Order: sequence, then structure tokens, then C-alpha cells
Amino acid sequence: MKLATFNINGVKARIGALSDWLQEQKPDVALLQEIKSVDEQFPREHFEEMGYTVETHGQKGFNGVAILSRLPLEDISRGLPGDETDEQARYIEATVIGETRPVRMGCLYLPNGNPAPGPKYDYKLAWMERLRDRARALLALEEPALLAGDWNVIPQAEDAARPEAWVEDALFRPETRAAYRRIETLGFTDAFRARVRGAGHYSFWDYQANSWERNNGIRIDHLLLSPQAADLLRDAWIDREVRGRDKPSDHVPVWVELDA
DNA sequence: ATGGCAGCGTTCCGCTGA
Repeated sequence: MKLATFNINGVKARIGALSDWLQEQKPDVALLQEIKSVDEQFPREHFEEMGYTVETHGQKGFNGVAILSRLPLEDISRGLPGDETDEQARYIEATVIGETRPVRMGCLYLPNGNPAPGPKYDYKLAWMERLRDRARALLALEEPALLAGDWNVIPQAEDAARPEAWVEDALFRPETRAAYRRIETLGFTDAFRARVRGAGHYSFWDYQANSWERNNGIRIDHLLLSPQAADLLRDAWIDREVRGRDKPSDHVPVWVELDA
């Protein structure tokens, strides 16, 4: 199966570009972040007519995640466990029934956390601790599983065109990178880094200051694979071309192909 | 050194994002 994680920055604003991309690339599964829509306003029928099963976890104005799948979905769960008071819609999980085997997928929109330090940064780090608990539970299944989405984490200096500009930022502070590493080192494989080494590979370019034209990007959209999913990895790549189209999101799709 | 763009709701400004 071919699947992509894609922060679309608003489903209403992106419906044209997203539909074009789906029809061209035909992902079996699209894990979407920042739908910026409540569930009732999400254009579900539009994507169903394109052959997708649609599961959303939205909220008004901001955040929101969704799973679009051509393959059957089972056992949908909405929200990241661990804090009943958290009202932000940033996590949805489902089992995708592949042709040869099922794959459990968590679709996440990790908090930005700026300004740091401060309450938003505290929320980010607390959210990452809850995600680590969920990651541990997924690994305990000992089955193909992945955690994919907009992590809002620059894992290493090579993942930013100008790392020096990010040292104080919530996306790159040492505590952020350490928290990300604590999840990865539980036993996950960064799918993209399993296939491509070196600097210069980004998944986000700011709308401001001609970041795209200057290739001033950062790599913050990641797919982490359980060992059983990593065994199925055929390929991984970033669809950078999408950023140069009309009315683009500020993020681009990051892909994996799995033998499933 | 700063801000620059884009989307959305509280809409013709303010907030958030990264």
C-alpha cells in the first residue's frame, strides 16, 4: 500500500488542490492534519465520491485530523489518551486492512509549542509524553504500526536549511529533540531516513519571506514505523513538487510504500 | 533586527501557525 501524511492547512481552502493530488497520486491512505474544520463541515461526501472512506476528528477553526482510505478501516479511535481535559483535536487512530495484512496507524498533529518557554511549550512537551505512552502501547502489539503526521519537530540540524535560526524555537529546542528521540528510540524507524541520508530534504516552507523560492525549509513531517512495519518498507519519499503549485499548503506530502 | 503570508472566526481586524 502507498500512503502519505499531509498537513493540508485547511480543508476548505485546499479542497481543489487536495482533490487534484488525490486523483493524480491515488494514495491508498492519506493521513491529513490541520483540517481546520468541525466533523459536520468536512466535505466527506466529496471524498467518498472519489472512492475514499473518511474518518475525521475535527474542531472549530484550528487543528483537526482525518484519515482518507481506499482500503477498509477498522477500530477508529479519536483523541490522544492520557488527558481527559485536553480539547484539542490532534490525534486519530485506525487499522487499515491491507491486501496482505492490517496496519495500525496513528495520525497526529503535534502542538507547535511556541513561544518557548511558556505554557504552550509545556503543553507540547506534555503532549509528547502522552504520545510516548501511546507509542509504547502500539509497539506492544508486535504488529505493523506507524505514527505519522506533522510532528512539529526538526530532529537534527541537517533537517533545516538554516538550523541556526531555530535554536530557540519550540520545533528545535534540545528538550523537543530529546522528547522526539525518546519516542523514536523505543523502537521506531524514521521511514524517510531509512531511505534517504543527508541534508536538504524538507517538508515545510513558510509562506513568508520567499521561503520556498529560497528553499529555506525544514523537515517536520515524519512517519515512524514499528519494527514489524519497518520490515514491510519498500520506499519513502517527499513529494516536494506540490509546494510549487497554485494555492499550496505550506507543507508537502511525505510518502511510504509498504508491502501490505 | 524585523517582518514578510495564509486561513479562519470573533470577519474588513485579531488570533494562530511555524
